[in-house]
Amino acid sequence: MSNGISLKELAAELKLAPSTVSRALNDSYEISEATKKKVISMAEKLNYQPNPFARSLRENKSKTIAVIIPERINNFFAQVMDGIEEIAHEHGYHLLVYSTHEDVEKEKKIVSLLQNKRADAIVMSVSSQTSDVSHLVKLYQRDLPIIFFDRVCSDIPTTKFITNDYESAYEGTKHLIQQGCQKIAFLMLAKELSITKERYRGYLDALKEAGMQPEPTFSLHCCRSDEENIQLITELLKSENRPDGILSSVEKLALATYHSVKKTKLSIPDDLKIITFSNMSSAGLLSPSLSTITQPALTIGQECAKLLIKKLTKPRHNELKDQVIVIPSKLTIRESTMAR
Amino acid sequence: MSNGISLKELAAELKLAPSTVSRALNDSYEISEATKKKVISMAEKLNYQPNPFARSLRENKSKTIAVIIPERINNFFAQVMDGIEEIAHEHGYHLLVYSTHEDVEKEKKIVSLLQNKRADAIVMSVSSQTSDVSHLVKLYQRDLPIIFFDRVCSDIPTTKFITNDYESAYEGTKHLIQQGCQKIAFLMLAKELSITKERYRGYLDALKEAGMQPEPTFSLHCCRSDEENIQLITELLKSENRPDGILSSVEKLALATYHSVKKTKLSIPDDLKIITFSNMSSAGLLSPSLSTITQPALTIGQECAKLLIKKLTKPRHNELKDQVIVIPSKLTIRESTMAR
DNA sequence: TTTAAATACGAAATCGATTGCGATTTTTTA
DNA sequence: TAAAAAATCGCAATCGATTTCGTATTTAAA
Repeated sequence: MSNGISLKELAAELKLAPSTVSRALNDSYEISEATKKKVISMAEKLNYQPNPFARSLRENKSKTIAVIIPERINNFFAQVMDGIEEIAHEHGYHLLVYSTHEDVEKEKKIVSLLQNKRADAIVMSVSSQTSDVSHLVKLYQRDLPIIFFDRVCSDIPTTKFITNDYESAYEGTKHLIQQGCQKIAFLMLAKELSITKERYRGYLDALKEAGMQPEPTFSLHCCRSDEENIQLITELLKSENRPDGILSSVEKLALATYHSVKKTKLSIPDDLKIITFSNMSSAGLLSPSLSTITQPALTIGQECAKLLIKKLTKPRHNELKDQVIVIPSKLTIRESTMAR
Repeated sequence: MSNGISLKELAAELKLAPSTVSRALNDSYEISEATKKKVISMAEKLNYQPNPFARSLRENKSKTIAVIIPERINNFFAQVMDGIEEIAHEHGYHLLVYSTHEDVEKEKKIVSLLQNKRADAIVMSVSSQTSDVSHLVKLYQRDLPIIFFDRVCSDIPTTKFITNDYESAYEGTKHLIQQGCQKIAFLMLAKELSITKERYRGYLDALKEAGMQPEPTFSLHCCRSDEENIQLITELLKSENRPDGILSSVEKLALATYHSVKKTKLSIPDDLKIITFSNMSSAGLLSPSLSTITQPALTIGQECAKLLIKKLTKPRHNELKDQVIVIPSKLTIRESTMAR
């Protein structure tokens, strides 16, 4: 009894044809209620479990969605995953999860593995290294439904879910200015990333509106390595012309800044104010507590899954339109941006 | 050209039999080098991708491992996942990921979904509500290889990977005592959990060795809700006979404690010292920085995957022995346990 | 009462890759 | 040079569920 029984064996037990049993279990109108009951009862008794691969092979769909994220140890992505999973499970879908670790090569490998339709669709946020998107175009050409979120890929004509990056960055910068900051720096991952572009634009516009000049050294490009980032930020903070405010476009760079500040004689928020995009639940517990722009991660995940499943369920009526859907973030002011 | 071509179509293109093409691609000795080259070259040209479900159906294995964790927004589990994924990908395995959200009912549903061999094996950490394990026994009886980590299930005779829970809790408690704590509390999730049992034992033994009595109100059972936990801990801290030291068996309860402390007039570490099991990278950035017992999460994940893949690759030679493998944690002392 | 239609079910093809076995050709051995 | 052995490759079955088509029985209509 190690491995379950097959449909054929179940049919034999019932002295029925496999086709009949299949139809009975799938509640076909062609089968009488009497036999349906018999079949279902026997199926339960013998704990029959349909083979998912036989079904996938036959129906050419796997009831599986692949999710590709840049990293797992990240509150934002973890929350998005929870949102996706919630909706997916409601509709009987499974989740194949892949992390690129911010590495394009790894991303390419993963994408290549998915070409064989192991998953019915893909939800992804590209790595910070991704600028050439030919590997993603290939997916699109294969007719694999794909949805982007957060770090989107404007070249691929499909639906994207993002937050109001421009406005949030603009508001965050404006807040820093209102709190008295004169020299505001912008911390970013790769500048090719959609989110850094938009957030940078918001940052620049807020500066311009306040009549402030963006200094070149204040646009800091960071990388994957936490150590290097801390080093870079420390240098910036120790430089003669150091900033008195920071808008960090991602959570990890704000944390790196906290580490850097520890290495200097500066103090937050007196010498340096900082606000960051972040979904860290313990932002309020940092020293000092960290002002954040919180993205609607769970909702983003849910919406991605909802749209995708609609598309998978009714392929004709629901195409993935080339559009960007924006779900706004929430500003939470804490100690790190307090005016003295 | 929307969907890829099949083996049969590829064979037709080459004017060969499907069997020959299959063997050529699988590097069979029965095929000449000349045709192998032709086949491989044509396969690349037409971008042939074998159908994974046809293969799974035939070979009765999916090259997929299911991972079940209690929650995703948790540094420990995220790191374990990274470890599992690293090894799994090295061997061409995919990961189906499920989160139970600490809910047994959800856990049962997920486990039930996996009975049909959608995954070749399972790596899991049980939910804090799990006490009855009949749903897991069923998996075992179905011959589905399963490995537990961290929150293990001693009733199931298979391999388990844990950290040295007893010793770490013992050392952590001893450290608190050395720092001058007289009344030490223990924060736990469900008491049925393997990790709380072991960590509690370590806590008790350290107390006993120091000649201290464990007070009943100092063993605090917490739950899933952060709000309720903060409430519970706040009450404890406001009680007449309040503790001056805390050993937290999981990260989230330490964070809840920080929140609770904010609601009282107490201060860490002067009035209350705290150390916790945690894999939070920003533990050093909290106010005050948090002393931690860091589990070897990545290694645990890697070892789980390694063992499982060995078992899947050589089913005869590698049974999953009923044993517990211990990988030690690391104590990191920070401000939260400093003596005045 | 005869015929048409509805009901209930079975036989066999199908999805795509793998593999045991047989057939043919080439090479080796006696 | 004939027989044995090796090298190559094709045919067809197989994995398990679904579905098209067909058939037998029952019911309704004429």
